[in-house]
Amino acid sequence: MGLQGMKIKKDFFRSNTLLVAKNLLGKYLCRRLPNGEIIRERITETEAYKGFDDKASHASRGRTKRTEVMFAPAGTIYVYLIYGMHHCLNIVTEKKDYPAAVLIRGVEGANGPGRVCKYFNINRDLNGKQLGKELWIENPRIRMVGKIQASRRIGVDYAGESKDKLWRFIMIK
DNA sequence: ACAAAGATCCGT
DNA sequence: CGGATCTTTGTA
Repeated sequence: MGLQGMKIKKDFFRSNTLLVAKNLLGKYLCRRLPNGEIIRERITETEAYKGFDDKASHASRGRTKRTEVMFAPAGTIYVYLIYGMHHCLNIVTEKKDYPAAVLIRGVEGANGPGRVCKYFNINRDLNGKQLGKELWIENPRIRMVGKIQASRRIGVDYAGESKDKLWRFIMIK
């Protein structure tokens, strides 16, 4: 019995956000579309948003109606609308009441967080739900041995001393 | 109540 | 490089 089809469990997301962001690379983002069809693509790019002091994180100014979901238990889905047009998909990490999440910035065939959500038909209806039936992560059948490149996060130049953290991870083939 | 800015993308 | 487009947040 191979690993394909094995959904990743919540424990995977409960650990350190940087580890989760790196370890998500090469795994499959899986979606059951409204018409029942299932689509899968390998995750190629992620970003970590972690802690109370991360000025780039939406949660850096505490709990609000919008950021409350970042304080939820690991494995919760955080989707928000950006620039009035594009959706961004995050998976909440670490323990409850600690604000952290991983932004899915790219999969094979869709580069950029907005394009990922468009490709997977993801919108705010999934916000606050758990990974499971509609959206989940699977292990790849064959383990990837690619390299991981760390770099600065995109679009967070406003974030003071947090802007230069190397919390963006890209899988190099 | 209002204004400003945003974890982006597309076309020029 | 600017425009689209609307929600969230801070400020009054």
